[in-house]
Amino acid sequence: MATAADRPSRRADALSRERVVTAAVEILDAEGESGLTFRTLAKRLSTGAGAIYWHVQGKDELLAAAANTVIAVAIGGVRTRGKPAARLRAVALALFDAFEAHPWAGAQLARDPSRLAGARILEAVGGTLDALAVAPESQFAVASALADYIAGAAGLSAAHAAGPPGLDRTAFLEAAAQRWERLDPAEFPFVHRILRQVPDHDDREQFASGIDLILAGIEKRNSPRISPARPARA
Amino acid sequence: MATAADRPSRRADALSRERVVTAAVEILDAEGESGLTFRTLAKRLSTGAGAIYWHVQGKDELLAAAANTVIAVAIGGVRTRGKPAARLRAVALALFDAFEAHPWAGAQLARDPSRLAGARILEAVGGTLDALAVAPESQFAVASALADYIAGAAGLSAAHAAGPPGLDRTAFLEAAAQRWERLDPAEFPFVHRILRQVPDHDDREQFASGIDLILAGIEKRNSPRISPARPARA
DNA sequence: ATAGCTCTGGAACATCGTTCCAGTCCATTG
DNA sequence: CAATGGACTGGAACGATGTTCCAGAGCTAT
Repeated sequence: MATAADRPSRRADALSRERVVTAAVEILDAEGESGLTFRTLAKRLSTGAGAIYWHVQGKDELLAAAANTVIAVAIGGVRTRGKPAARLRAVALALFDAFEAHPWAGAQLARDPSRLAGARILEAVGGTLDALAVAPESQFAVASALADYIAGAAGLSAAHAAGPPGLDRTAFLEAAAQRWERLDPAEFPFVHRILRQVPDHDDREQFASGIDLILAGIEKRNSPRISPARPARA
Repeated sequence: MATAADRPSRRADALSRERVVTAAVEILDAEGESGLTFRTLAKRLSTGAGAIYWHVQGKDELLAAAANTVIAVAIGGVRTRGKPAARLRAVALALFDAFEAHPWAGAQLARDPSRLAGARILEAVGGTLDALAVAPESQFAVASALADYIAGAAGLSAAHAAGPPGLDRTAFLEAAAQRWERLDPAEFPFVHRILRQVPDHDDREQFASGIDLILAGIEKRNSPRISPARPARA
């Protein structure tokens, strides 16, 4: 029942759940999702597969723990000072940067039944809503919308980085644009229209503008009665 | 080089890429993502694995094609009449319903390097932006925000349905709430605060309210100069 | 010293995606 | 009509993976 850390540990380099997860994150970052194997992990930790299973239930739990770790680190590094809107932006951008540094984590979001990582995102964005004057009964819906948006950006950008990482960024964007270029213009007129903006657009900036869009929606909902005919204050 | 459909086909029940993908969708819906195997697929089609590889490159392409199919069907069924905002809502809800009916497709969004399914979503939401009076230079950003939101909702709700489907809905929601109940209240105060709203909330309605939030942001951006101190018209 | 745990390492197993190939079917050619 | 060749099929076989199993090592408490 008890796992590690009950006792002082037997060797200096003793295995622990934390060391296993850390090694998994390192492999995922270096080799991509397909590079993480119980054999490669065992070799890196100089042990066997059975030893790993003592600290971790299985691969699903290992992936969930790895994603949870990088997300917790990203959120933990956010400054909690500044204006409410700036705080929300900082949280969102920290998550964006984390998912860009660890693309496998974005794909993992859609596969974690425990939803611990999802809860962290919800908590991080939800914690800023009081300061943004969002009514308590709306906070669940607004926080979910923000979390969904962030998770979606993470997931779709994870699709970019399939296979081993390290691909050149501009080269990749060109490849993506070429793939969409081949789509039938009659069936995908909008995609073709925006295609010329793809190569030189800034993912991060565009992501931030999406947050601003939702923020604008929040503000509008907060003061829905402002109309040109009847200004406040009177 | 040429695949099927070059010739009349040799048997009445001849294999084809379409039949393979259709069978894959049926298995995915019935057994979940782990139920789709080249062996189960071959058995269902009364053939061998090699025959399937003649029509499909591999499992990745098969999953991408399956997701692309259900998304295309969902978007194709949307009525294109009505007010602009209602059209966008209809597109979004059609996608939401599709991802709820085929949870594996939501998880697939984050793993498809071709991004065909992602292009379909972008096209569907982008096609409504002209009518919503979104400036052409903003349409790429706004469409991406909407696509990210929809994909995120799809992905996070896909995490619900891990394993074989058919689970009772209320039973599942209770289980999810219980899992979050165990989180440390000091670390997850917001999650605990909204926990009581989880059991009897409507996923679909909450998703739609997120679309409305983004719509409100679009409207506000369309008329940004309305302020209490300086009403328009003068 | 002995017993009984926590924890380790690696062999072994079932299953998966994929490759390979002998063979079947059919339209075309001579 | 016989022969040829490409389209397509079915299943055996291969390598890799997640997981299980177990014999034993190390350490603590009796």
